Amino acid sequence: MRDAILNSADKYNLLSGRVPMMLNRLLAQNFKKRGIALTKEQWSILTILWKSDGLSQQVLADLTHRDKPSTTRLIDTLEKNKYVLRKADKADRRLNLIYLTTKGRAVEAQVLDTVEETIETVTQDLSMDQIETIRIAFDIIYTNIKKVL
Amino acid sequence: MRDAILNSADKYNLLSGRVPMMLNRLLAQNFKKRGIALTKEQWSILTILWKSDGLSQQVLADLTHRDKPSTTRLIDTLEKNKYVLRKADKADRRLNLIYLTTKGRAVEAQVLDTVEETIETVTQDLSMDQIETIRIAFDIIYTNIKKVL
DNA sequence: TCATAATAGTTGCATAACTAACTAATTAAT
DNA sequence: ATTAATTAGTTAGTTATGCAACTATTATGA
Repeated sequence: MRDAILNSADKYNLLSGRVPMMLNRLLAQNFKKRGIALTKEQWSILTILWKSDGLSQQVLADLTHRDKPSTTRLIDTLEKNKYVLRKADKADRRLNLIYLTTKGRAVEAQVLDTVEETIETVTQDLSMDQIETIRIAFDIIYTNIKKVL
Repeated sequence: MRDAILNSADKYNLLSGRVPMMLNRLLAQNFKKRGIALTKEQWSILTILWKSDGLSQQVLADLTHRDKPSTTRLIDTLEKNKYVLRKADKADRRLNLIYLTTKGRAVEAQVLDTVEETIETVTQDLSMDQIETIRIAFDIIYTNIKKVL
């Protein structure tokens, strides 16, 4: 019985999203400190585009594990703030292809720095083994959820 | 250099909140499946009250790591849906003491069951050691963030 | 080919987070 | 004792999530 080592407070901590909520707060604070006007969610979209520009909203939704409406609105905001722009696909007019603007490309280096700094802060006092275990465990948890969702 | 074992995708997975987002979705689905009309956030408040009824909003905000406005609105919703009710403190009229209703007490058992089920699902294929490592690591991460936030 | 199904994206509705600015009540300090 | 500072809670504004229902476009298939 694997619950044996998790008391009710542990279960609460695991499911309540306490740590992710504070992680979000820290990342937001670090972005702000460096004058980066992006949310974690906007960053998650840009991260994809920095590697592969011109994807459709549906593909971005899949890659960031969001539904379509959430993605539509994230891109609304990113477009409003001039980080990306929508171009209708010539071959399939249902598709909006999302392209980085100059501004969208320009923030990459600074964002990566901030992500580094944040990772460094939160993983302080964790051993390499512990980090590696988290990494593996997160993948397993992800797979477990995918199976039933 | 602890970053050495985390490539950029790992950092993304850790900070982006992908797993917590899906965890939230799973818990919401499990609640719904059992006819429990509660969100994870509402549950986090009720969990405190089930152990210690009649706390102030500020105390609930601190215990659930939220700011006051978020807590106000969570309790608005919980009150609207008859899970809790506000009573002004007689001694200090600034305080709203939050009390569970009969309905708020009645859902506890079923919610705990659902939380168990969800934990069971997401920790499948994880060893006791891995779970224990996550538990410890989350505490360390929590402490690290608290220090700088 | 022409009706039906599937796909991409948007809009509406409800919940929730954070910041900033505000009111009301209590405590502290001169 | 009266003013100033602190504390509790609320309201307003912005961003984000999810579900359901909708439009437009493309693909399928009878």
